[in-house]
Amino acid sequence: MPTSVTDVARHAGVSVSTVSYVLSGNRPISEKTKQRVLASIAELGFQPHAGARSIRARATNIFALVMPIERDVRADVQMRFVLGVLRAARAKGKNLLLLPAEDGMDELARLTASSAVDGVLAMEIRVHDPRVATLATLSKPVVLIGTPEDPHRLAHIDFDFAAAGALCAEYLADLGHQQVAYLGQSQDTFAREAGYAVRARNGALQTLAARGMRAQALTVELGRSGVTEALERLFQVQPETTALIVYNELALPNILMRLNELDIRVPADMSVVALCPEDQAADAAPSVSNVSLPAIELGTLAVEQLLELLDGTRPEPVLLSPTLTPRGSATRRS
Amino acid sequence: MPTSVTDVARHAGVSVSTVSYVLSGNRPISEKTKQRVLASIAELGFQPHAGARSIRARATNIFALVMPIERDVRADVQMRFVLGVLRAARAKGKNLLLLPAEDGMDELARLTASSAVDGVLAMEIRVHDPRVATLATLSKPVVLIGTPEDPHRLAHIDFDFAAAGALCAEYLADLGHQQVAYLGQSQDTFAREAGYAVRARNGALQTLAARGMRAQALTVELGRSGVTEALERLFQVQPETTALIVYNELALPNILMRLNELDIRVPADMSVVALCPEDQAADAAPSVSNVSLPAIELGTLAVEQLLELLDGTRPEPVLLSPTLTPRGSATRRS
DNA sequence: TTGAAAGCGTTACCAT
DNA sequence: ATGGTAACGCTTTCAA
Repeated sequence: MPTSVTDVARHAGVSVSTVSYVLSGNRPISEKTKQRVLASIAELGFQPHAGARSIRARATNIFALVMPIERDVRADVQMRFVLGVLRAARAKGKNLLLLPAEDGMDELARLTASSAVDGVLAMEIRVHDPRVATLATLSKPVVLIGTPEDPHRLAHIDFDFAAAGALCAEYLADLGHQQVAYLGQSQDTFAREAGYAVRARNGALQTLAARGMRAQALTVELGRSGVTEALERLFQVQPETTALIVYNELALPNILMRLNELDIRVPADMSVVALCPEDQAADAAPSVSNVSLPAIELGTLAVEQLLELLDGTRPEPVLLSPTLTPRGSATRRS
Repeated sequence: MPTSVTDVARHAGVSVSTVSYVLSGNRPISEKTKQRVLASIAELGFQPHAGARSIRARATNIFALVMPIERDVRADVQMRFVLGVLRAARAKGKNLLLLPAEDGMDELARLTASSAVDGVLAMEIRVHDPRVATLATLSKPVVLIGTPEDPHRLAHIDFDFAAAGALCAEYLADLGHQQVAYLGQSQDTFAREAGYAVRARNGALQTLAARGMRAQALTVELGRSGVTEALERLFQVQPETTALIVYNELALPNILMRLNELDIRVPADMSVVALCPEDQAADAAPSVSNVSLPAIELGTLAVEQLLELLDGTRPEPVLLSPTLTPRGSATRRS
């Protein structure tokens, strides 16, 4: 029993086309019939049927956001990306359909082919990502949040994780550190070649090598035990380590706690730089100098690119540059 | 240039109705024409237009999830609810449209009135929630995840937060504690009367009183300073406190850390019980006995209720019961 | 300034 | 077992 244009037309004593034109404004309408129609619309609580409209408009104003659900990704961080995309989409009058990637690409293919969504945003892109090839075959525009090795000509944006890793390394090099450890995400994360994990680590290691420093890269597994083990391993292979680069939002607090338990003072005995959200860095004990992840900006950017694609423009890939915020957790090596 | 039934019909040399019936299976079709049609469908990559379909079907298979974005809610925890709903919806073949509540109810009213979604799930319900009255006027079924004082006859499900608070209190009472503190969420959270915050605290305080214990309820603000201040306040007003009930996922790790800094041992000097997700409790240092929040179950339940409503049934409100998992952070008061 | 009618892509009823 | 066609709710062309 939802009301239709026909109902409104009857109620206002005009034709359906008049109602439609009042709504779209695509034709001059005399002030008094316009008012009459608007009154009827209000009285009947009429809203044009979205599906019917989408047939002619060839658009639904809905974007799909494909979100993989990985146990070892901090929900916190992932939520920021979702929020960034959601806010940006809503600001442009678009709605967001959330799709867990576990469903495979099938449902996404259905949604695009059936014109249920106008475009697709995909996050958590891997370096060698089998999904990208599939995404490239969809009948609707796609924007990747992340950079696959072969983008299949898809639009993509990213944070410059390599530069972020390098920035941390440079920062520690400038402070005179000689032996540095890179504490990254879990082995699983590297095994699936999550773009951010691989690139940040490579960026850091390359710069550390270029600056002639000794470096160890370790993975850190979930939970407190993962942290304990990682640090144990570290002090076996490189006991003289004086600085850590940490890119593992789940582990960061536990790493700091463990250092404290081991009576290793930050930054007196150990400098620490992290890749993590601002507030996590600020809230850590002690506060940690960090390169922050611009989740909101990335979301906004992704939506903008998708809109450009829908406009028929071919947007340039964008790489957001990192900035480091010193918070006193790293100090000059005396 | 998406293909339509007409294209398929032409390609297969049959009528449009035949194509439709092949798709729906609502009519016996000879095996050979069926195969021919299916071949054409596959070859053309045809998918029925979702919008057109939604006209006749009077359904889109899309649910809206309204998600308030509060600074002081742990994204982590909120994400679990979203995931719970998302998984449950997908398991039933439904898609999920994510809607930030900041947009007000207007967009939601539009989506429901325009038949863009089949139903609505609303989370983060407050005790006195002005949105509930609006939700009750929508033209599509609604399920509240949370319990307002006046549900306006809307379907609602919830975790029994009062019982959860009470369970923590009973547990500590049985261990012989006499002076207990309840460390809750931020003042803002209580100011807006978030159902979970208010009910858990009341449940705990009532039980503590009934068991003749002294109790202090404190709010804990965001960040490490919030924790420091709260504990300071606590030891001023009730220095002999021997047990804490913590319901503040953001603060829990910092509370444990602060206790450690103050040389207060858990559980020797201070017993701690928390309301928080399982893995956070397990990963804390030390592990914390907790009553866990069944986010996934709640999401599933909410989706089931919405499906029942769409079936025309009037589902019974459900309250999930709490269980406490001892992890050694609380001990008998000697 | 307005109305009638065709057409968008589906489905389902009425035919054959 | 299959085809023609009306109907869903909307927009837009064509006519007046």
